[in-house]
Amino acid sequence: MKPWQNPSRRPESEEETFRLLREICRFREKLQAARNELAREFGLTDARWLVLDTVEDKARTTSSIGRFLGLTRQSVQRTVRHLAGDGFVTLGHNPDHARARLVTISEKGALALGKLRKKQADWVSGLAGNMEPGNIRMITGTLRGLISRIEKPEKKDT
Amino acid sequence: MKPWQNPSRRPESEEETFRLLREICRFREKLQAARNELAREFGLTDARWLVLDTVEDKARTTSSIGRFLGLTRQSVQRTVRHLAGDGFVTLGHNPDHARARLVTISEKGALALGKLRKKQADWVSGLAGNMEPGNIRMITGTLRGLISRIEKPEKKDT
DNA sequence: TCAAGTTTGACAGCATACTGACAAAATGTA
DNA sequence: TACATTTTGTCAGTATGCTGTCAAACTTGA
Repeated sequence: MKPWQNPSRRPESEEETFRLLREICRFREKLQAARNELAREFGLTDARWLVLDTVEDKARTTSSIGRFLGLTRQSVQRTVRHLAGDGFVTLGHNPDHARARLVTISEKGALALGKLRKKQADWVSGLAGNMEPGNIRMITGTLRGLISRIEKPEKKDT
Repeated sequence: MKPWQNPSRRPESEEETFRLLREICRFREKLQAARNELAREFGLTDARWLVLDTVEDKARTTSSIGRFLGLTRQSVQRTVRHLAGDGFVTLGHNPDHARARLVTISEKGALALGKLRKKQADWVSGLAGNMEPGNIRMITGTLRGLISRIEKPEKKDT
């Protein structure tokens, strides 16, 4: 029996929730693979693309990027090192903090990001297809509700 | 601008799809963290739990587990080594293949799995809460449709 | 039967997430 | 001002996914 399957007689909604969890796991994997594939021709990966995208509008410190993306600053740090090593970003001086350098997008980074964004937009439009915006919005809202329950187990009836 | 945001004027459904993708990523992260937390007291992790669960009903080879879970056999191999090292599974002789040993759940593994399953069932029932089974089923179906489009970009109108 | 192709396990390396620990820098407070 | 706390960068180690490669074992077909 799989972890998303119903181990015993339970409310139907619970069994359906197991199935949904499985589907979300599969979705995430496919999405990451697809984004890696989209980014490959520019010498980027899913994670690096995400970081690059985060510093496009304004330069940020590693910690700030981490907070924004919901990652640890240590994880972001390595990604930033890679991006800097490949010339997609530069590490500028931060007047507010001697050690916390500002990650700034470079011309090369901005160029790649622009092309990549167009490419992703086309890709997403293929996904969106003929789906109802309202339907997608409803699903998004439901997932948000489930996430908040995962994070705060005590609030089961929010 | 974030990767899930709409970079330009696009059909509304596309923008909503961006938002959904972001939510799914967040969901997956939280789910994995929650399952790791659930499994910790038994000395297991999300990935090891998944593999253990896969071999509960019948012994399988590493490759077979990988195919079942949608992972590479190399990834599963390391997980199986960990499980075997901790005594959750044993590696038995396979009459059909001299090298491909059968991963068999041990008594210790079965015991931990049983308790873990109960624990997860309670956890999921908290998540399921007062949601409509039909609603969850619809969402699951929609995600499946999106996954199949991700996997087969040529079929945009299926 | 025997050669060619496929499957499998195993090893190595990469990417990316996490945690823990330490020191430097910034901030808050008595 | 001076000390305590928080934030930050950095290094180290762990977990888990991937790909590539090789040889052994199995399968298939002439």
